[in-house]
This record gives sequence, structure tokens and C-alpha cells, in this order.
Amino acid sequence: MASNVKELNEYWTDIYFHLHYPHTEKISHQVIRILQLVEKKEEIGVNEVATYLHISHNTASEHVKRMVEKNLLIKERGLLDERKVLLHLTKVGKDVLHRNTSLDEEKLEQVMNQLADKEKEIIEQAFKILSERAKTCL
Amino acid sequence: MASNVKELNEYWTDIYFHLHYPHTEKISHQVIRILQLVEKKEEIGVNEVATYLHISHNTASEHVKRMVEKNLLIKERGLLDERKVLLHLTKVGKDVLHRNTSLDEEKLEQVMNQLADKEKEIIEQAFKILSERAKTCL
DNA sequence: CGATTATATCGTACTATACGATAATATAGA
DNA sequence: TCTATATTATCGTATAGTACGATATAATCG
Repeated sequence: MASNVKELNEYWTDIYFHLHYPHTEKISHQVIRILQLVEKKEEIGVNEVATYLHISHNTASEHVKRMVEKNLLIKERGLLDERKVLLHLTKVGKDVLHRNTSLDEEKLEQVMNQLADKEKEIIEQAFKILSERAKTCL
Repeated sequence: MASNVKELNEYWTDIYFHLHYPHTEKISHQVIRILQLVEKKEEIGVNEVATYLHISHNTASEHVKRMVEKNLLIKERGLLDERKVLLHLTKVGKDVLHRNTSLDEEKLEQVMNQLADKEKEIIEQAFKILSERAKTCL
């Protein structure tokens, strides 16, 4: 079973390598990780960012500040607890995140269009199942 | 069909978000991109790195130099053409790459073990099909 | 030998990353 | 209300990452 998982990972990295967007952007690693976190979680504040990246809260605060300056994030204060910050992606933030973590839509569509209907269906089902189950993990 | 591709990307990013390894490493974005390139391609030299990352050849050369110093890459001179450099991953390089681009094997196995045999099969097939077709893209 | 190709190095500049110390502000509890 | 705690922000400082022009080295090609 372990070799099975390794095999899946090889497929996974092959897919990303061949279908990712070109690397034209000068974007840092931590910035992308923060964008990913903010996109997928609701109610994200500075402390959650710090915990997620295993960095101190002051460093996290500075990341957030710079990302707001660059118009990647929007900061809002919590309604119930005004100490808290609620982070959201801007349109620019969403675009940057997309180009750096998603599969290139043109390439993916091109590949999908080469497939038989049954194959397409298998892929859609597989991704759906795995994403749903992944969400319940831990 | 376009919405289909967007849906797949949402599944894709959800899967990575929930199943990736924890972000404990202080590793830069360009370093990971270079590791990915070297892993997936044979006969990679400094110029290919520069082209792939859209950076100048001297910058690429310095990335490679630092990565060799950190024991992430091994440099070898081309047998036929000694001007060329051939890059390979070290064990450390492979490990770093794995922890930063693959799915966490424990988590993935945990998720897979919750699935019915038929679901497992669908996922394996889907990933296999997509990775094979992706390789023929462009 | 001269031109080309592939890589390396030097100097320089700027950005990113990180943390300790400290501060500001909001909430919660005695 | 006063104090403790929680959350975020800022300052000073240090180190590493990123990048490029200019220049150099070395191998190959014609």
C-alpha cells in the first residue's frame, strides 16, 4: 500500500510539472503559502498565519502588512472581537495564487479534450472524491 | 467545459491544501522550482534553468552554485560537450523537494484507506491517465 | 585561429525573511 | 475599575535570497 501512495505522488508531481503556469512571477514562497491559507480558511488572523508557517507572530504581522501594501490581501477587524484581524484575498491576490498553485486552464482543457468521455468522468470523480475526503483529514 | 476545468482546479488546490506536508522548512521559491525541473527532466544545464525561470544565465548559475553548496544538487560536466553542466538531485535535494511538492504520504494513505476499493481504483486510474496525457502536452 | 556556446565570477543593489523587544489596543476576569 | 491576557503592530537589526550587467574562462565549431 505504501508503494501505491508513492506512485500517486509521482503522478501528482508529473501532472503539476507539465500543466502548471509558466514561472514568470517574482513571488516569494511564504507569500504563496499565506495566500493559500487565506483562500481555503475562513476567519484567518495573524496568529493563525504564524502558526501555519511556524514563524513568530511579529513576522507574520509584517508579511500581512506587506501583502496588504501590494494589494494581495484586505485586512478587516473582527466584528465581535476587534483585536482580531480577518484576512481576505483581493482580486490580484486570487490571480497570483491561481497562477502559482493551480493548473494552467488552457493546458488542462487541451488535455481533457483529448480524453474519451469515460476517462473525463473518471478524472472528475477521482478529484472530487479525493478532495472531499482530504477535507475530513485531521 | 471551461467551468469543468475550474472545478478540477478547485479540487486540485483543496487536495494539496489538506494533504501537504507542514511548512516547517525555510526554503525559497526558486530553489523548489529548480529542484522540480531537475527531477523531471534529464540533461538539465544552467541555461535550461535560466530559460525555465525566465532569469538571466548568470543568476541561474548562482542559484545552482548555492544549491550545490547546500548539498541539494550535484554538478557534473557533459561527457560529449564539456561546456555543458548536467544537474542531478542529491538525496537531500530529493527529500526537500518531496516535502515541498508532494502529498504527505501518511495523510494520503490515511485518506486512501477510508475509501472503497472501487474508489481507490478510480483515483489511481485518474491520476495515471492525467499524468500520462499531461506529458504529451506541448 | 576566430567565432560561438556554456558556464562562472565579481560588484552591486534591492528585497525577503526572521526575531527580540517593545508598544498599542481590546477583551475578560477579579 | 484595575489588572491580566490576547491580538496585532512597529522598531531595530541581522542574514539570506534574488537579480543583473560586466567580465572572464573554457570548450567546441568552422
